[in-house]
Amino acid sequence: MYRQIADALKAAIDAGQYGPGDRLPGENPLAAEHGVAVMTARQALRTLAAEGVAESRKGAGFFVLAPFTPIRRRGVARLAREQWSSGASIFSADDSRDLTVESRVLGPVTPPDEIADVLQLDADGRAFGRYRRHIVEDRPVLVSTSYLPLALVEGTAMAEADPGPGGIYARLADLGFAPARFREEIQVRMPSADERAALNLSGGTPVIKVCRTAYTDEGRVVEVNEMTLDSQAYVLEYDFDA
Amino acid sequence: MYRQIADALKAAIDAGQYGPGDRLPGENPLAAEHGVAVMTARQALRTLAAEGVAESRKGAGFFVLAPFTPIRRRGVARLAREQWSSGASIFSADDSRDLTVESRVLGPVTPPDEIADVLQLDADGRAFGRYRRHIVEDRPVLVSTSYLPLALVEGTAMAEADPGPGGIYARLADLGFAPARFREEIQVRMPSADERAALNLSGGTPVIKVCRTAYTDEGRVVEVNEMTLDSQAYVLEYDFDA
DNA sequence: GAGTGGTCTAGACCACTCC
DNA sequence: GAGTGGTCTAGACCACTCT
Repeated sequence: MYRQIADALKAAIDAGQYGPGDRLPGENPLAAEHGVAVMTARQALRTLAAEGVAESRKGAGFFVLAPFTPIRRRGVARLAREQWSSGASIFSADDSRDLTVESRVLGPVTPPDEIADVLQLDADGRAFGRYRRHIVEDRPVLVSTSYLPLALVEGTAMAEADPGPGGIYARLADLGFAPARFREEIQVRMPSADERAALNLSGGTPVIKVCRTAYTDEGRVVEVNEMTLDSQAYVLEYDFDA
Repeated sequence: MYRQIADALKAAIDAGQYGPGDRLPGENPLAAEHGVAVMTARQALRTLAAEGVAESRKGAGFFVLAPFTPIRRRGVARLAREQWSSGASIFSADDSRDLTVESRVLGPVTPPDEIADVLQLDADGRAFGRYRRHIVEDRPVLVSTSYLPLALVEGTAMAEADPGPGGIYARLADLGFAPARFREEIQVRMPSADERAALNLSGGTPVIKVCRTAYTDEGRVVEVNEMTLDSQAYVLEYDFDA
């Protein structure tokens, strides 16, 4: 029964009867219209939210979500040496759409244990942190925290709000610590409450966790970047040779 | 209120009071114990299922799920030429655990449009299909459908149930169509009903869709493999140079 | 046959949003 | 102030599982 109502609403949306941002009928009208209990109408609306078709706003109603063309994130090409050594940002390889990056310097922080291990931190266990938030078409699509060895960063442009053309990797290269190899680890799960808030996620949208480690030629770890992506907003692409 | 009950159950599970496979208290006992309505106790159990802590079995109850160490899928290394040219299976690079692969030859099939485009199929739009299902510790973790150009496959070992040591890629190499480059595209979403059944997924577990395209040196597409992964069962790893 | 989860009914209160 | 979703109550029937 609730599936029928949900499907009927979905069909109406696909038919253009409700456009992006439009409010769907509330529980009471829906229940009356279909001759069911309010709780049943609720479940239909909730189902649409879980499927990512609509979102609920407390005290306001259920609203049709705008379709979003996923960002194609070219995992290998975006991190090629030519990309950052030419002064371009990494993200500019991803998508032709405008991207806003909010960047906030955290300064010395204590990273999670797994990351502290990879970074080979000394006794005090602190690293230089930077928080970023990517926004495309007014939609937050990624948040990340980047960790670098404190000793490498202090007193350099990397500690500035804007590290300059080519970003952190170009600055590392200036100091003789150019990243030569990367490892990206991808995991998927449902978001925590914090992540749901930071990415403005609604309903049953999973997040993609990407953890990137940057190594120099000699195998020294110079950065660990832990990213949280809105899974609906991204297609990850990796190109490589056999 | 339902959060409190859910958290209490979660704590009891973490404390070892309920082990993997154990049945949790039903709605009625739970409601009585906490002095709430049955519907509220239900919501608590449902929350645990959505979080992937427990699963519901119709007519039987809610059961604690076994923790599962994710498979580390080494995206680049597993597809290296040395891997398949040495006669090893691709999967053997992933994990030390035993992996069962069910393989079923589908024969000539009509692939989805996107895949037909990539494969550059001729007028009839048919390709050689093979279905696979990966099982680790009795748990299905991946299903896939692989498509190859019909002309390349017919009358060769690739059309057999067992294509021999090194698998399809080794056979393609025998014929002078060795894969030289790969592209993997990753997307994440909630599973369809079919996918939920095939992977025995419970509650709010997302799936990872990996679509791999294999190219020869000359850029000819020789395989498209569309995979569906249980997101809780995998960590995807990609290593590459700057 | 007893117990279970899946679904449905018919109410209710609250905090919140919008007008 | 009216309407909304979030949550809760107190019942009910059904198909299913397990013993």
